[in-house]
Amino acid sequence: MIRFRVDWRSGVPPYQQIAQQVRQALRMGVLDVGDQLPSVREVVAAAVVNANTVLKAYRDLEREGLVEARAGQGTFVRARPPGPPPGTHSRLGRALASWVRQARAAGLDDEAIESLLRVTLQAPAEEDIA
Amino acid sequence: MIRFRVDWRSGVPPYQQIAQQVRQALRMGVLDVGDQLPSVREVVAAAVVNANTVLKAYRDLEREGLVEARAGQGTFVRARPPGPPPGTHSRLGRALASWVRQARAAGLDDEAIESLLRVTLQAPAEEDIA
Amino acid sequence: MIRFRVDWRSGVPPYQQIAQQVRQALRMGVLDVGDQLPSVREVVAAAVVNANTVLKAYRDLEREGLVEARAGQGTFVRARPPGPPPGTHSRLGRALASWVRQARAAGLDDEAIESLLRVTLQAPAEEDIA
Amino acid sequence: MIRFRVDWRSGVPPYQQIAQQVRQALRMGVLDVGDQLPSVREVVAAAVVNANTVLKAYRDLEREGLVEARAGQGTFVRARPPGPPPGTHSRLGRALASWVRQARAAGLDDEAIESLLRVTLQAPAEEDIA
DNA sequence: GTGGTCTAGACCACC
DNA sequence: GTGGTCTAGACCACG
Repeated sequence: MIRFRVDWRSGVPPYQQIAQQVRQALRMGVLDVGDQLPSVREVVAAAVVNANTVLKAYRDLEREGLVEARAGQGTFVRARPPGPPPGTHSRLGRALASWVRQARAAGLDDEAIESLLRVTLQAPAEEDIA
Repeated sequence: MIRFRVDWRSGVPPYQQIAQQVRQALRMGVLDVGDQLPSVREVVAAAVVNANTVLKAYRDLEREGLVEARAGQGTFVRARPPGPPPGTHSRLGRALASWVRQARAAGLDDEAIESLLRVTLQAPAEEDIA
Repeated sequence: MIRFRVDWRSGVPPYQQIAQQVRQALRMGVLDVGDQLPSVREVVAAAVVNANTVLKAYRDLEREGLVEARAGQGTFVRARPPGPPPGTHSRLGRALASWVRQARAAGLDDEAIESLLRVTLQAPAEEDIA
Repeated sequence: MIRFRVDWRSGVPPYQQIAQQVRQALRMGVLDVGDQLPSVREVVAAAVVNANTVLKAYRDLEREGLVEARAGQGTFVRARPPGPPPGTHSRLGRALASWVRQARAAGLDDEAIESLLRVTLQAPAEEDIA
């Protein structure tokens, strides 16, 4: 069963973090169509978030068509988000894990690693800021 | 001169984004001790943020000891954050850029890529967050 | 419940005055670990300051590790500042109060008294300031 | 010759600190009627302040009638501020110095000592806040 | 011109 | 209700 993690220092709203983690689980194949999401109560017990926060995350996922709430039963996965199949993510994930090991060995902490990715992502595309 | 980018969709407070970008510039060697940061007013003109937002970012950096504001003169870099030297970051950055190219070619968008990194980073350490 | 006083003539920024008063209350034992600080809105109602001013004071205290803000609940004391226990401050406070009475009887106003302390404090250490 | 000290972390405007120190020197008898204040240039050389800052302090003292600027010659003490004679300040200063030694021996730093005085000063008079 | 502070008011996330 | 963030604009101290 998927377990959520909330990083309170990141500034990112917890409900977005939870929704994000569901999407990622779908992309990775950890969750698949038909699977049941943990109940709000379970999440509240496991993570340190409020019930409303979990509800908001699930409602967002429902609006995107990824999950479906069945009254009295729970919330279930309805579709996978667009994008490559889980196998692709796994393969790329292994390559990335290898790079992460090197970065950590060189002394980079998580913040530095995430910063480096952010810079790398926006490096080639020099237009969209809004 | 460093130029800031604010991603309004990310949910991360703009002042944290700005501070983060200064830290990263220091890690990458784009900024070094003694360098002057763009004045608050220059940042306001270039990016679409309010003066107080920039001030807040600079204040945070000052409390961390990374920069120093000299009244009437500007804000200057005082020290580099702990961690490996710029060269290390550059080398790792090139390897990461190569991986990012593969991921994009495989159909992953930026959100999927960032999610994958987040999962990878927290994979080995399975403790709590609180 | 602690009540804040802001001296607008002193030139000291109100947010620093508020933070100072919390620190002093901690040193004196008026506030202790676990206690709740007045909510930002309560302070705004009682004193004549703006919400952001209070927030700034609380933020500074939070960065020092003295207090902790819990979203939706309030701000709570997390630790006592380093230094002698409250009893020591009380004892010294009584001796100081006695001296203050003498000084006032001799015709010194508060400004003269504070000036005298400042001179006394920096008397033995005659180095620079920077 | 009087030497000025500016505490940049206190938040009190430097020009006020300088004026304050002149007033205190007058109360203590370190400066007396007819004495010459250090020239702006000398102060700028000795302390780390700007000439305009010193000028502003001297102008304030002139408005109060304490000093007098003589064109081409310098700034001279014109009168002593109201209050008890220097001898009284010296006597009280010695008693205060003794108390300060005790406070420091007990582990109080300067910030704690100043805070304690501020609390003591405003303790009996519970009215004037603005 | 520089940075810094304060006010006023709006909006958000969370409980 | 709580704290947190952002904006807008004014004012101050300093160089």
